[in-house]
Amino acid sequence: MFKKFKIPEATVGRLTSYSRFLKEADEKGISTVSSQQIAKATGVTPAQVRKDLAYFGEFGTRGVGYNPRELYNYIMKILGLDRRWPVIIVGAGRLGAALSMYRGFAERGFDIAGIFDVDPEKIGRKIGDIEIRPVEELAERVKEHSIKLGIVAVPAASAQEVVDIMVDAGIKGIINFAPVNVSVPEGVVLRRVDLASQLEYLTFHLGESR
Amino acid sequence: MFKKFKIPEATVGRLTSYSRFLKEADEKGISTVSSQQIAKATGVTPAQVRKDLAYFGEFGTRGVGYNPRELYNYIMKILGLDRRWPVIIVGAGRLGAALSMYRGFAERGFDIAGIFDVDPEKIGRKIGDIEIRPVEELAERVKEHSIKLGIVAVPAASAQEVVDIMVDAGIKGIINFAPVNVSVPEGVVLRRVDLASQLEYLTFHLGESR
DNA sequence: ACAAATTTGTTAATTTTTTAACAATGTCCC
DNA sequence: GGGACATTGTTAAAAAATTAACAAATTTGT
Ligand SMILES: NC(=O)c1ccc[n+]([C@@H]2O[C@H](COP(=O)([O-])OP(=O)(O)OC[C@H]3O[C@@H](n4cnc5c(N)ncnc54)[C@H](O)[C@@H]3O)[C@@H](O)[C@H]2O)c1
Ligand SMILES: NC(=O)c1ccc[n+]([C@@H]2O[C@H](COP(=O)([O-])OP(=O)(O)OC[C@H]3O[C@@H](n4cnc5c(N)ncnc54)[C@H](O)[C@@H]3O)[C@@H](O)[C@H]2O)c1
Repeated sequence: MFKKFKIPEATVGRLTSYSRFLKEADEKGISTVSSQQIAKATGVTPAQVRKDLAYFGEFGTRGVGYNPRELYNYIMKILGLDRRWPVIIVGAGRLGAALSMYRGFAERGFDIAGIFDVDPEKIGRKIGDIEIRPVEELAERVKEHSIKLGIVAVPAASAQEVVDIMVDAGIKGIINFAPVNVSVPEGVVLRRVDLASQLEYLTFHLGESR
Repeated sequence: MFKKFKIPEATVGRLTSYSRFLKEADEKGISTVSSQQIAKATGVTPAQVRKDLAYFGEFGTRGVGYNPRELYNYIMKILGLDRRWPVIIVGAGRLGAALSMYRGFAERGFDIAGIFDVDPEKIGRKIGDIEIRPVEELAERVKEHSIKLGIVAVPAASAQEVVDIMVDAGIKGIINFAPVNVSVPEGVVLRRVDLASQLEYLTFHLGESR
Protein backbone atom coordinates (compact mmCIF):
# COMPACT_ATOMS: atom_id res chain seq x y z
CA MET A 1 0.00 0.00 0.00
CA PHE A 2 2.36 2.71 1.21
CA LYS A 3 6.08 2.38 1.53
CA LYS A 4 6.61 1.42 5.13
CA PHE A 5 10.36 0.96 5.41
CA LYS A 6 10.91 2.35 8.83
CA ILE A 7 8.51 4.80 10.34
CA PRO A 8 9.38 6.34 13.70
CA GLU A 9 7.00 5.12 16.33
CA ALA A 10 6.22 8.69 17.36
CA THR A 11 5.13 9.54 13.83
CA VAL A 12 2.05 7.36 14.19
CA GLY A 13 0.95 9.22 17.30
CA ARG A 14 1.48 12.56 15.61
CA LEU A 15 -0.54 11.52 12.59
CA THR A 16 -3.48 11.05 14.95
CA SER A 17 -3.05 14.62 16.19
CA TYR A 18 -2.74 16.01 12.71
CA SER A 19 -5.87 14.21 11.58
CA ARG A 20 -7.89 15.60 14.48
CA PHE A 21 -6.82 19.13 13.64
CA LEU A 22 -7.47 18.62 9.94
CA LYS A 23 -10.96 17.37 10.58
CA GLU A 24 -11.75 20.45 12.63
CA ALA A 25 -10.27 22.72 9.98
CA ASP A 26 -12.32 21.05 7.28
CA GLU A 27 -15.49 21.36 9.34
CA LYS A 28 -14.79 25.06 9.71
CA GLY A 29 -14.72 25.26 5.93
CA ILE A 30 -11.02 26.06 5.70
CA SER A 31 -9.67 25.10 2.30
CA THR A 32 -5.91 25.18 2.86
CA VAL A 33 -3.63 24.78 5.85
CA SER A 34 0.15 25.04 6.04
CA SER A 35 2.55 22.76 7.86
CA GLN A 36 3.10 25.80 10.04
CA GLN A 37 -0.54 25.85 11.13
CA ILE A 38 -0.70 22.11 11.67
CA ALA A 39 2.47 22.31 13.73
CA LYS A 40 1.20 25.17 15.86
CA ALA A 41 -2.05 23.37 16.63
CA THR A 42 -0.42 20.08 17.51
CA GLY A 43 2.63 21.34 19.33
CA VAL A 44 5.39 20.24 16.98
CA THR A 45 7.66 21.91 14.41
CA PRO A 46 6.61 22.50 10.79
CA ALA A 47 9.61 20.47 9.62
CA GLN A 48 8.37 17.59 11.70
CA VAL A 49 4.96 17.73 10.07
CA ARG A 50 6.40 17.70 6.58
CA LYS A 51 8.86 14.96 7.46
CA ASP A 52 6.14 12.78 8.91
CA LEU A 53 4.01 13.16 5.81
CA ALA A 54 6.96 12.64 3.48
CA TYR A 55 7.24 9.02 4.62
CA PHE A 56 4.01 8.32 2.84
CA GLY A 57 3.87 10.54 -0.20
CA GLU A 58 3.24 14.07 -1.40
CA PHE A 59 0.00 15.49 -0.17
CA GLY A 60 0.42 19.23 -0.47
CA THR A 61 1.03 21.92 -3.05
CA ARG A 62 4.21 23.98 -2.90
CA GLY A 63 3.60 27.61 -2.20
CA VAL A 64 0.08 26.78 -1.07
CA GLY A 65 -0.27 24.15 1.61
CA TYR A 66 -2.57 21.21 2.17
CA ASN A 67 -6.26 20.70 1.64
CA PRO A 68 -7.55 19.65 5.06
CA ARG A 69 -10.16 17.19 3.89
CA GLU A 70 -7.86 15.55 1.39
CA LEU A 71 -4.97 15.26 3.79
CA TYR A 72 -7.31 14.00 6.49
CA ASN A 73 -8.46 11.23 4.21
CA TYR A 74 -4.90 10.31 3.32
CA ILE A 75 -3.84 10.15 6.94
CA MET A 76 -6.84 8.07 7.91
CA LYS A 77 -5.92 5.67 5.16
CA ILE A 78 -2.30 5.55 6.32
CA LEU A 79 -3.47 4.74 9.84
CA GLY A 80 -5.68 1.98 8.49
CA LEU A 81 -8.82 3.90 9.42
CA ASP A 82 -10.44 3.87 6.02
CA ARG A 83 -12.64 1.14 7.43
CA ARG A 84 -14.22 0.30 10.77
CA TRP A 85 -12.56 -2.10 13.20
CA PRO A 86 -14.36 -4.35 15.65
CA VAL A 87 -12.64 -4.56 19.04
CA ILE A 88 -13.15 -6.88 21.98
CA ILE A 89 -12.57 -5.98 25.61
CA VAL A 90 -11.68 -8.57 28.19
CA GLY A 91 -12.35 -7.58 31.79
CA ALA A 92 -15.65 -5.88 32.56
CA GLY A 93 -14.40 -4.09 35.64
CA ARG A 94 -14.32 -0.37 36.15
CA LEU A 95 -11.79 0.32 33.44
CA GLY A 96 -13.32 -2.13 30.98
CA ALA A 97 -16.72 -0.56 31.54
CA ALA A 98 -15.40 2.96 31.02
CA LEU A 99 -13.65 1.93 27.82
CA SER A 100 -16.75 0.12 26.57
CA MET A 101 -18.75 3.31 26.84
CA TYR A 102 -16.07 5.58 25.42
CA ARG A 103 -17.55 7.41 22.45
CA GLY A 104 -14.09 8.45 21.30
CA PHE A 105 -13.43 4.96 19.98
CA ALA A 106 -16.44 4.92 17.70
CA GLU A 107 -15.53 8.38 16.43
CA ARG A 108 -12.22 7.00 15.21
CA GLY A 109 -13.71 3.89 13.64
CA PHE A 110 -13.55 1.38 16.46
CA ASP A 111 -16.64 -0.62 17.41
CA ILE A 112 -16.83 -2.60 20.62
CA ALA A 113 -17.81 -6.03 19.36
CA GLY A 114 -17.67 -8.00 22.56
CA ILE A 115 -17.00 -7.73 26.29
CA PHE A 116 -15.82 -10.79 28.18
CA ASP A 117 -15.30 -11.64 31.83
CA VAL A 118 -15.05 -14.64 34.15
CA ASP A 119 -17.12 -13.31 37.01
CA PRO A 120 -20.51 -15.12 36.98
CA GLU A 121 -21.98 -12.05 38.67
CA LYS A 122 -21.12 -9.95 35.67
CA ILE A 123 -21.83 -12.33 32.84
CA GLY A 124 -25.21 -11.60 31.34
CA ARG A 125 -25.28 -7.98 32.47
CA LYS A 126 -25.13 -5.24 29.93
CA ILE A 127 -22.76 -2.33 29.44
CA GLY A 128 -24.50 0.06 27.12
CA ASP A 129 -26.22 -2.38 24.83
CA ILE A 130 -23.55 -5.03 24.83
CA GLU A 131 -23.92 -8.08 27.02
CA ILE A 132 -20.95 -9.31 29.00
CA ARG A 133 -20.15 -12.84 27.89
CA PRO A 134 -17.97 -15.57 29.40
CA VAL A 135 -14.39 -15.76 28.17
CA GLU A 136 -15.13 -19.25 26.83
CA GLU A 137 -17.13 -17.63 24.04
CA LEU A 138 -14.34 -15.29 23.04
CA ALA A 139 -12.67 -17.48 20.41
CA GLU A 140 -15.93 -18.26 18.67
CA ARG A 141 -16.90 -14.62 18.44
CA VAL A 142 -13.46 -13.45 17.32
CA LYS A 143 -13.37 -16.02 14.55
CA GLU A 144 -16.93 -15.47 13.46
CA HIS A 145 -16.40 -11.75 12.99
CA SER A 146 -12.70 -11.82 12.04
CA ILE A 147 -11.92 -9.54 14.94
CA LYS A 148 -8.29 -8.47 15.01
CA LEU A 149 -8.11 -6.05 17.94
CA GLY A 150 -8.41 -6.65 21.65
CA ILE A 151 -8.12 -4.71 24.88
CA VAL A 152 -6.95 -6.33 28.11
CA ALA A 153 -8.51 -4.81 31.23
CA VAL A 154 -8.10 -7.63 33.74
CA PRO A 155 -5.88 -7.75 36.85
CA ALA A 156 -2.16 -8.14 36.24
CA ALA A 157 -2.17 -11.74 37.42
CA SER A 158 -4.57 -12.77 34.62
CA ALA A 159 -3.15 -10.64 31.84
CA GLN A 160 -0.83 -13.20 30.23
CA GLU A 161 -3.51 -15.87 30.37
CA VAL A 162 -6.02 -13.58 28.67
CA VAL A 163 -3.49 -12.51 26.06
CA ASP A 164 -2.80 -16.14 25.21
CA ILE A 165 -6.49 -16.81 24.74
CA MET A 166 -6.80 -13.76 22.51
CA VAL A 167 -3.81 -14.72 20.39
CA ASP A 168 -5.04 -18.28 20.01
CA ALA A 169 -8.37 -16.95 18.85
CA GLY A 170 -6.73 -14.90 16.11
CA ILE A 171 -6.37 -11.43 17.63
CA LYS A 172 -3.47 -9.57 15.99
CA GLY A 173 -3.25 -6.33 17.96
CA ILE A 174 -3.56 -5.95 21.71
CA ILE A 175 -3.62 -3.08 24.16
CA ASN A 176 -2.74 -4.15 27.67
CA PHE A 177 -3.79 -1.95 30.56
CA ALA A 178 -2.52 -4.29 33.26
CA PRO A 179 0.74 -3.08 34.80
CA VAL A 180 2.70 -6.15 33.81
CA ASN A 181 4.81 -7.26 30.88
CA VAL A 182 3.17 -9.90 28.78
CA SER A 183 4.61 -11.63 25.74
CA VAL A 184 3.06 -12.31 22.38
CA PRO A 185 4.30 -14.33 19.43
CA GLU A 186 5.79 -12.83 16.28
CA GLY A 187 3.14 -11.20 14.15
CA VAL A 188 1.04 -9.90 17.01
CA VAL A 189 1.39 -6.22 17.89
CA LEU A 190 1.29 -5.37 21.56
CA ARG A 191 1.00 -2.04 23.28
CA ARG A 192 1.12 -1.47 27.00
CA VAL A 193 -0.57 1.50 28.58
CA ASP A 194 0.64 2.07 32.11
CA LEU A 195 -1.29 4.88 33.71
CA ALA A 196 0.63 4.96 36.98
CA SER A 197 3.78 5.33 34.93
CA GLN A 198 2.31 8.46 33.38
CA LEU A 199 1.99 10.03 36.79
CA GLU A 200 5.54 8.95 37.57
CA TYR A 201 6.75 10.81 34.53
CA LEU A 202 5.30 13.91 36.14
CA THR A 203 6.84 13.35 39.56
CA PHE A 204 10.20 12.63 37.96
CA HIS A 205 10.15 15.98 36.25
CA LEU A 206 8.79 17.83 39.24
CA GLY A 207 11.74 16.40 41.13
CA GLU A 208 14.10 18.10 38.71
CA SER A 209 13.37 21.50 40.18
CA ARG A 210 14.09 20.44 43.72
CA MET B 1 19.42 15.75 43.91
CA PHE B 2 20.59 13.58 41.01
CA LYS B 3 22.34 14.84 37.95
CA LYS B 4 19.55 15.35 35.46
CA PHE B 5 21.31 16.71 32.43
CA LYS B 6 19.34 15.03 29.74
CA ILE B 7 17.50 11.85 30.42
CA PRO B 8 15.75 10.12 27.52
CA GLU B 9 12.03 10.32 27.98
CA ALA B 10 11.75 6.56 27.50
CA THR B 11 14.15 5.95 30.35
CA VAL B 12 11.57 7.17 32.84
CA GLY B 13 9.02 4.67 31.60
CA ARG B 14 11.53 1.87 31.77
CA LEU B 15 12.50 2.72 35.32
CA THR B 16 8.88 2.06 36.28
CA SER B 17 9.10 -1.40 34.71
CA TYR B 18 12.38 -2.17 36.38
CA SER B 19 11.05 -1.13 39.75
CA ARG B 20 8.02 -3.40 39.41
CA PHE B 21 10.22 -6.37 38.62
CA LEU B 22 12.64 -5.55 41.42
CA LYS B 23 9.86 -5.37 43.95
CA GLU B 24 8.62 -8.80 42.93
CA ALA B 25 12.15 -10.20 43.05
CA ASP B 26 12.68 -8.80 46.51
CA GLU B 27 9.38 -10.22 47.73
CA LYS B 28 10.48 -13.63 46.47
CA GLY B 29 13.54 -13.27 48.66
CA ILE B 30 15.98 -13.01 45.77
CA SER B 31 19.15 -11.27 46.89
CA THR B 32 20.82 -10.41 43.59
CA VAL B 33 19.63 -9.84 40.05
CA SER B 34 21.63 -9.10 36.92
CA SER B 35 20.95 -6.53 34.25
CA GLN B 36 20.35 -9.60 32.09
CA GLN B 37 17.48 -10.75 34.28
CA ILE B 38 15.96 -7.30 34.58
CA ALA B 39 16.17 -6.94 30.83
CA LYS B 40 14.54 -10.28 30.16
CA ALA B 41 11.65 -9.55 32.48
CA THR B 42 10.99 -6.09 31.13
CA GLY B 43 11.59 -6.72 27.46
CA VAL B 44 14.69 -4.61 26.85
CA THR B 45 18.41 -5.27 26.41
CA PRO B 46 20.84 -5.61 29.32
CA ALA B 47 22.89 -2.73 27.93
CA GLN B 48 19.80 -0.57 28.05
CA VAL B 49 19.21 -1.39 31.69
CA ARG B 50 22.76 -0.52 32.65
CA LYS B 51 22.72 2.65 30.59
CA ASP B 52 19.46 3.80 32.11
CA LEU B 53 20.82 3.30 35.60
CA ALA B 54 24.16 4.89 34.76
CA TYR B 55 22.45 8.27 34.32
CA PHE B 56 21.85 8.33 38.04
CA GLY B 57 24.78 6.59 39.68
CA GLU B 58 26.31 3.21 40.43
CA PHE B 59 23.90 0.84 42.05
CA GLY B 60 25.37 -2.58 41.39
CA THR B 61 28.47 -4.62 42.09
CA ARG B 62 30.66 -5.77 39.23
CA GLY B 63 30.76 -9.49 38.81
CA VAL B 64 27.70 -9.78 41.02
CA GLY B 65 24.67 -7.75 40.04
CA TYR B 66 22.17 -5.64 41.91
CA ASN B 67 20.40 -6.08 45.19
CA PRO B 68 16.70 -5.88 44.29
CA ARG B 69 15.51 -4.06 47.36
CA GLU B 70 18.33 -1.56 47.29
CA LEU B 71 17.95 -0.83 43.59
CA TYR B 72 14.19 -0.62 43.98
CA ASN B 73 14.61 2.04 46.63
CA TYR B 74 17.03 3.98 44.51
CA ILE B 75 14.73 3.92 41.49
CA MET B 76 11.74 4.97 43.55
CA LYS B 77 13.77 7.88 44.80
CA ILE B 78 14.85 8.80 41.27
CA LEU B 79 11.21 8.77 40.18
CA GLY B 80 10.29 11.01 43.08
CA LEU B 81 8.34 8.22 44.74
CA ASP B 82 10.12 8.26 48.08
CA ARG B 83 7.04 10.08 49.35
CA ARG B 84 3.31 10.00 48.69
CA TRP B 85 1.67 12.39 46.24
CA PRO B 86 -1.87 13.71 46.49
CA VAL B 87 -3.64 13.92 43.12
CA ILE B 88 -6.87 15.58 42.08
CA ILE B 89 -9.15 14.38 39.32
CA VAL B 90 -11.42 16.74 37.41
CA GLY B 91 -14.35 15.12 35.64
CA ALA B 92 -16.31 12.52 37.55
CA GLY B 93 -17.57 10.73 34.47
CA ARG B 94 -16.92 7.14 33.58
CA LEU B 95 -13.19 7.52 33.13
CA GLY B 96 -12.78 9.78 36.14
CA ALA B 97 -14.67 7.28 38.27
CA ALA B 98 -12.57 4.35 37.06
CA LEU B 99 -9.37 6.25 37.75
CA SER B 100 -10.58 7.32 41.18
CA MET B 101 -11.05 3.70 42.17
CA TYR B 102 -7.84 2.45 40.61
CA ARG B 103 -5.81 0.71 43.31
CA GLY B 104 -2.72 0.83 41.12
CA PHE B 105 -2.25 4.50 41.88
CA ALA B 106 -2.13 4.03 45.64
CA GLU B 107 0.30 1.16 45.21
CA ARG B 108 2.73 3.54 43.54
CA GLY B 109 2.29 6.30 46.06
CA PHE B 110 -0.51 8.36 44.59
CA ASP B 111 -3.52 9.31 46.71
CA ILE B 112 -6.69 10.69 45.21
CA ALA B 113 -7.16 13.87 47.20
CA GLY B 114 -10.14 15.34 45.43
CA ILE B 115 -12.63 14.77 42.62
CA PHE B 116 -14.29 17.74 40.97
CA ASP B 117 -17.11 18.19 38.49
CA VAL B 118 -19.59 20.80 37.31
CA ASP B 119 -22.64 18.58 37.03
CA PRO B 120 -25.00 19.40 39.98
CA GLU B 121 -26.32 15.85 39.68
CA LYS B 122 -22.89 14.48 40.52
CA ILE B 123 -21.71 16.96 43.12
CA GLY B 124 -22.21 15.54 46.59
CA ARG B 125 -22.16 11.94 45.46
CA LYS B 126 -19.34 9.72 46.50
CA ILE B 127 -16.85 7.65 44.53
CA GLY B 128 -15.35 5.20 46.97
CA ASP B 129 -15.15 7.37 50.03
CA ILE B 130 -14.39 10.63 48.29
CA GLU B 131 -17.13 13.13 47.68
CA ILE B 132 -17.37 14.83 44.32
CA ARG B 133 -17.00 18.56 44.85
CA PRO B 134 -17.74 21.55 42.59
CA VAL B 135 -14.82 22.87 40.55
CA GLU B 136 -15.12 26.17 42.42
CA GLU B 137 -13.60 24.47 45.44
CA LEU B 138 -10.62 23.14 43.52
CA ALA B 139 -8.22 26.03 44.10
CA GLU B 140 -8.87 26.13 47.80
CA ARG B 141 -8.24 22.43 48.22
CA VAL B 142 -5.14 22.40 46.03
CA LYS B 143 -3.61 25.26 47.96
CA GLU B 144 -4.57 23.93 51.35
CA HIS B 145 -2.90 20.57 50.72
CA SER B 146 -0.12 21.78 48.38
CA ILE B 147 -1.36 19.41 45.70
CA LYS B 148 0.89 19.36 42.66
CA LEU B 149 -0.68 16.70 40.43
CA GLY B 150 -3.92 16.68 38.51
CA ILE B 151 -5.78 14.47 36.06
CA VAL B 152 -8.11 15.89 33.43
CA ALA B 153 -11.02 13.59 32.57
CA VAL B 154 -13.52 16.05 31.13
CA PRO B 155 -14.78 16.35 27.53
CA ALA B 156 -12.33 17.80 25.03
CA ALA B 157 -14.25 21.08 24.82
CA SER B 158 -13.66 21.78 28.52
CA ALA B 159 -10.11 20.52 28.79
CA GLN B 160 -8.24 23.79 28.29
CA GLU B 161 -10.55 25.60 30.67
CA VAL B 162 -9.99 22.98 33.35
CA VAL B 163 -6.24 22.99 32.79
CA ASP B 164 -6.17 26.75 33.25
CA ILE B 165 -8.04 26.46 36.53
CA MET B 166 -5.62 23.78 37.70
CA VAL B 167 -2.55 25.79 36.76
CA ASP B 168 -3.90 28.90 38.44
CA ALA B 169 -4.47 26.90 41.59
CA GLY B 170 -0.86 25.76 41.65
CA ILE B 171 -0.91 22.33 39.97
CA LYS B 172 2.49 21.58 38.42
CA GLY B 173 1.94 18.28 36.63
CA ILE B 174 -1.09 17.32 34.55
CA ILE B 175 -2.27 14.23 32.74
CA ASN B 176 -4.84 15.01 30.09
CA PHE B 177 -7.11 12.22 28.87
CA ALA B 178 -9.15 14.45 26.57
CA PRO B 179 -8.22 13.96 22.91
CA VAL B 180 -7.19 17.55 22.38
CA ASN B 181 -4.02 19.60 22.63
CA VAL B 182 -3.98 21.95 25.56
CA SER B 183 -1.26 24.38 26.49
CA VAL B 184 0.35 25.07 29.83
CA PRO B 185 2.81 27.73 30.89
CA GLU B 186 6.52 27.14 31.42
CA GLY B 187 7.17 25.17 34.56
CA VAL B 188 4.11 22.96 34.31
CA VAL B 189 4.60 19.43 33.00
CA LEU B 190 1.88 18.10 30.74
CA ARG B 191 1.27 14.59 29.49
CA ARG B 192 -1.44 13.59 27.09
CA VAL B 193 -2.83 10.08 27.06
CA ASP B 194 -4.78 9.39 23.91
CA LEU B 195 -6.35 5.97 24.09
CA ALA B 196 -7.85 5.97 20.60
CA SER B 197 -4.38 6.75 19.29
CA GLN B 198 -3.12 3.58 20.97
CA LEU B 199 -5.58 1.53 18.94
CA GLU B 200 -4.51 3.42 15.84
CA TYR B 201 -0.94 2.38 16.47
CA LEU B 202 -2.18 -1.19 16.20
CA THR B 203 -4.18 -0.70 13.01
CA PHE B 204 -1.25 1.10 11.44
CA HIS B 205 0.97 -1.88 12.04
CA LEU B 206 -1.64 -4.42 11.05
CA GLY B 207 -1.89 -2.52 7.80
CA GLU B 208 1.79 -3.18 7.12
CA SER B 209 1.12 -6.81 6.37
CA ARG B 210 -1.55 -6.12 3.81
C1' DA C 1 5.47 39.10 -17.54
C1' DC C 2 8.29 39.27 -13.79
C1' DA C 3 9.81 40.01 -9.07
C1' DA C 4 8.60 39.17 -4.31
C1' DA C 5 6.61 36.21 -1.11
C1' DT C 6 4.94 31.51 0.30
C1' DT C 7 5.28 26.97 1.25
C1' DT C 8 6.25 22.26 0.07
C1' DG C 9 9.36 18.11 -0.49
C1' DT C 10 13.90 16.59 0.13
C1' DT C 11 18.46 16.40 1.34
C1' DA C 12 21.96 17.40 4.74
C1' DA C 13 23.38 18.35 9.46
C1' DT C 14 22.57 17.79 14.16
C1' DT C 15 20.99 15.70 18.11
C1' DT C 16 19.36 11.94 20.67
C1' DT C 17 18.98 7.23 21.77
C1' DT C 18 20.31 2.57 21.48
C1' DT C 19 23.55 -1.05 21.00
C1' DA C 20 27.98 -2.98 21.33
C1' DA C 21 32.47 -3.58 23.28
C1' DC C 22 35.54 -4.01 26.90
C1' DA C 23 38.34 -2.94 30.98
C1' DA C 24 37.57 -3.15 35.91
C1' DT C 25 35.90 -5.66 39.63
C1' DG C 26 34.18 -9.44 42.15
C1' DT C 27 33.01 -14.59 42.95
C1' DC C 28 33.88 -19.43 42.92
C1' DC C 29 36.40 -23.50 42.90
C1' DC C 30 40.32 -26.24 43.09
C1' DG D 1 46.21 -18.08 45.95
C1' DG D 2 45.27 -18.13 41.17
C1' DG D 3 42.73 -19.00 37.09
C1' DA D 4 38.09 -19.32 34.95
C1' DC D 5 33.83 -17.13 34.89
C1' DA D 6 30.37 -13.50 35.60
C1' DT D 7 28.74 -8.92 35.57
C1' DT D 8 29.03 -4.03 36.11
C1' DG D 9 30.12 0.81 34.57
C1' DT D 10 31.77 3.33 30.84
C1' DT D 11 33.33 4.55 26.58
C1' DA D 12 32.85 4.09 21.69
C1' DA D 13 30.12 2.99 17.61
C1' DA D 14 25.87 2.67 15.34
C1' DA D 15 21.28 3.72 14.51
C1' DA D 16 17.32 6.53 14.73
C1' DA D 17 14.93 10.74 15.02
C1' DT D 18 14.65 15.60 14.80
C1' DT D 19 15.82 20.00 13.02
C1' DA D 20 17.54 22.97 9.62
C1' DA D 21 18.38 24.47 5.05
C1' DC D 22 17.18 25.16 0.50
C1' DA D 23 15.76 24.28 -4.29
C1' DA D 24 11.36 23.65 -6.69
C1' DA D 25 6.76 25.01 -7.31
C1' DT D 26 2.95 28.28 -6.75
C1' DT D 27 0.62 32.58 -5.95
C1' DT D 28 0.19 37.59 -5.72
C1' DG D 29 0.88 42.23 -6.93
C1' DT D 30 2.47 45.54 -10.16
N1 LIG E 1 -9.39 1.29 37.01
C1 LIG E 1 -8.52 2.04 36.36
O1 LIG E 1 -8.72 3.24 36.20
C2 LIG E 1 -7.28 1.45 35.80
C3 LIG E 1 -6.32 2.30 35.32
C4 LIG E 1 -5.16 1.78 34.75
C5 LIG E 1 -4.97 0.43 34.71
N2 LIG E 1 -5.89 -0.39 35.20
C6 LIG E 1 -5.64 -1.82 35.09
O2 LIG E 1 -6.65 -2.40 34.34
C7 LIG E 1 -6.99 -3.66 34.84
C8 LIG E 1 -8.44 -3.66 35.26
O3 LIG E 1 -8.64 -2.64 36.23
P1 LIG E 1 -10.06 -2.43 36.89
O4 LIG E 1 -9.93 -1.29 37.83
O5 LIG E 1 -11.11 -2.40 35.87
O6 LIG E 1 -10.20 -3.78 37.77
P2 LIG E 1 -11.52 -4.51 38.23
O7 LIG E 1 -11.14 -5.42 39.33
O8 LIG E 1 -12.60 -3.51 38.44
O9 LIG E 1 -11.94 -5.37 36.96
C9 LIG E 1 -11.23 -6.50 36.50
C10 LIG E 1 -12.21 -7.41 35.81
O10 LIG E 1 -11.50 -8.48 35.18
C11 LIG E 1 -12.22 -9.67 35.39
N3 LIG E 1 -11.31 -10.80 35.27
C12 LIG E 1 -10.41 -11.26 36.15
N4 LIG E 1 -9.73 -12.30 35.65
C13 LIG E 1 -10.21 -12.50 34.41
C14 LIG E 1 -9.91 -13.43 33.39
N5 LIG E 1 -8.96 -14.35 33.55
N6 LIG E 1 -10.60 -13.36 32.25
C15 LIG E 1 -11.55 -12.41 32.08
N7 LIG E 1 -11.88 -11.50 33.01
C16 LIG E 1 -11.21 -11.56 34.17
C17 LIG E 1 -12.81 -9.53 36.77
O11 LIG E 1 -13.92 -10.37 36.93
C18 LIG E 1 -13.20 -8.05 36.77
O12 LIG E 1 -14.51 -7.87 36.28
C19 LIG E 1 -6.05 -3.92 35.99
O13 LIG E 1 -4.93 -4.63 35.53
C20 LIG E 1 -5.63 -2.54 36.41
O14 LIG E 1 -4.35 -2.55 36.97
C21 LIG E 1 -7.05 0.09 35.74
N1 LIG F 1 -14.41 6.76 28.96
C1 LIG F 1 -13.23 6.37 28.58
O1 LIG F 1 -12.89 5.20 28.67
C2 LIG F 1 -12.25 7.34 28.00
C3 LIG F 1 -11.11 6.84 27.43
C4 LIG F 1 -10.16 7.72 26.92
C5 LIG F 1 -10.38 9.08 26.98
N2 LIG F 1 -11.51 9.55 27.51
C6 LIG F 1 -11.67 11.00 27.57
O2 LIG F 1 -11.80 11.37 28.92
C7 LIG F 1 -12.73 12.42 29.04
C8 LIG F 1 -13.85 11.97 29.92
O3 LIG F 1 -14.47 10.84 29.38
P1 LIG F 1 -15.71 10.15 30.04
O4 LIG F 1 -16.07 8.98 29.25
O5 LIG F 1 -15.48 9.98 31.50
O6 LIG F 1 -16.83 11.27 29.82
P2 LIG F 1 -18.13 11.54 30.68
O7 LIG F 1 -19.03 12.36 29.85
O8 LIG F 1 -18.61 10.26 31.27
O9 LIG F 1 -17.59 12.43 31.88
C9 LIG F 1 -17.14 13.75 31.74
C10 LIG F 1 -17.38 14.45 33.08
O10 LIG F 1 -16.78 15.74 33.05
C11 LIG F 1 -17.67 16.66 33.65
N3 LIG F 1 -17.36 17.98 33.16
C12 LIG F 1 -17.69 18.55 31.98
N4 LIG F 1 -17.20 19.80 31.89
C13 LIG F 1 -16.56 20.03 33.05
C14 LIG F 1 -15.84 21.13 33.55
N5 LIG F 1 -15.67 22.25 32.83
N6 LIG F 1 -15.29 21.02 34.77
C15 LIG F 1 -15.44 19.91 35.50
N7 LIG F 1 -16.11 18.82 35.07
C16 LIG F 1 -16.64 18.89 33.85
C17 LIG F 1 -19.03 16.18 33.27
O11 LIG F 1 -20.02 16.67 34.17
C18 LIG F 1 -18.87 14.66 33.37
O12 LIG F 1 -19.14 14.21 34.68
C19 LIG F 1 -13.16 12.76 27.63
O13 LIG F 1 -12.37 13.81 27.14
C20 LIG F 1 -12.89 11.50 26.87
O14 LIG F 1 -12.61 11.77 25.52
C21 LIG F 1 -12.45 8.71 28.04
